[in-house]
Amino acid sequence: MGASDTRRHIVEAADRLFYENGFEATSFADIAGDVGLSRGNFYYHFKTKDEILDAVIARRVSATRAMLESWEEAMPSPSERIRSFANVLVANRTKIMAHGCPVGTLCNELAKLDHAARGDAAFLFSLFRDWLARQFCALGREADADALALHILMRSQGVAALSTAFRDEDFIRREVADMENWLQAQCLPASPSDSRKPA
Amino acid sequence: MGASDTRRHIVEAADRLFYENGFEATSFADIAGDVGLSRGNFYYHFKTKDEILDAVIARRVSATRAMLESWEEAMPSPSERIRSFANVLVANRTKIMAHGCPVGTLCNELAKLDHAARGDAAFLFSLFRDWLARQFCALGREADADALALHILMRSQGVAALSTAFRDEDFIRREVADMENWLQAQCLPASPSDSRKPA
DNA sequence: GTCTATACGCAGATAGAC
DNA sequence: GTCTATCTGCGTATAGAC
Repeated sequence: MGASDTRRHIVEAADRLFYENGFEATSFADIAGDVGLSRGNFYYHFKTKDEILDAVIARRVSATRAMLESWEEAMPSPSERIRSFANVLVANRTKIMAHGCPVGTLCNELAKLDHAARGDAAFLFSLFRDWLARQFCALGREADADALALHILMRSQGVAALSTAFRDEDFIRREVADMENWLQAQCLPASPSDSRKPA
Repeated sequence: MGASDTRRHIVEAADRLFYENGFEATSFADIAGDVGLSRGNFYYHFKTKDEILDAVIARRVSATRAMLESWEEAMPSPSERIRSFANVLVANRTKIMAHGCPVGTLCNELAKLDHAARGDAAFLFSLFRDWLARQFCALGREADADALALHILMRSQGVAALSTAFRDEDFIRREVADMENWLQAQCLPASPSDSRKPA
């Protein structure tokens, strides 16, 4: 097994442990133990904990881009693609109820630590935001595409946060269904008194 | 200054530091230094870090109850009270953009740490949930009061989470305005095709 | 590239003087 | 009630043998 394989294993383990237990609570020993490496050898691959964090974020950026692209390829309809986004909450409900949203919780933790990588983590949100905005543009909502994207992204974060607190699967399904209803209303021609879209 | 004053100062400092920097990232030395105590004396008041956490959560429970009661006393209209809840996001926008929602971020951190006080922190959410549900009951929505309460609580969490990532004040104001519009729609008699409320 | 051994600081926690 | 001194363990990080 070459060095690049070992490095990849380290980043995969760190990614999972940062998500499940948090960045700060995860030690070098935890990651090394998970991969089956000695702590000493660990430093051959990564000099500091921040370097691992950067690698984990880069990995998540790649994975997110790949996921968003696969949805675009698999589905011709923008509203269907946005529904895929919302339904990630249902698909990943067990992990979300246990550890929250990987992006949101990392951003929160790095904000509190006032960590240099705070902006890099927030960039993960931008990937979703821009992708969602493009889907709303394709639905003919060029004027408020970004606001609509932020709105549904906000909802997914809210659902994830409360899921972790109450661990209520029904709540997730109900709110995702409500997001789908909201989405459908966005596809209809807006009436002047409609309060369903964000201003 | 008596022991109970010192204890109160410790809990106040810990409350602020847990919020701003996180529970795990805050050390005994940080709290002691903030209060102006030696670490040794600190242990006269609290034996373990978990004891301080319990005291901080108890303090937050009291403060939350007092705030919710003051809203009920100050405002006769339930919808006005719920608007007060939503507008906390605007009033506290600076702190929220820096450190997130005190309740949501604590619940997330304790969930990742698999901490014993996880449920106690989630109880803070229950205070808001039950209070909001009572307001919706007063608005004549007995049948789905709890779902409506969870829905607006979910929105406030989503806004807080994205605020911390993007630090966008306009986003907060826009989403709070949208919450107020949604709330107003809840007060009207529901039409059969209305998709604005959670199912 | 992987290991063992180790440095160093800070964390939580305790003992005992005043 | 407050202090200083100290213990123990674990955190990140390094040096150097194999």
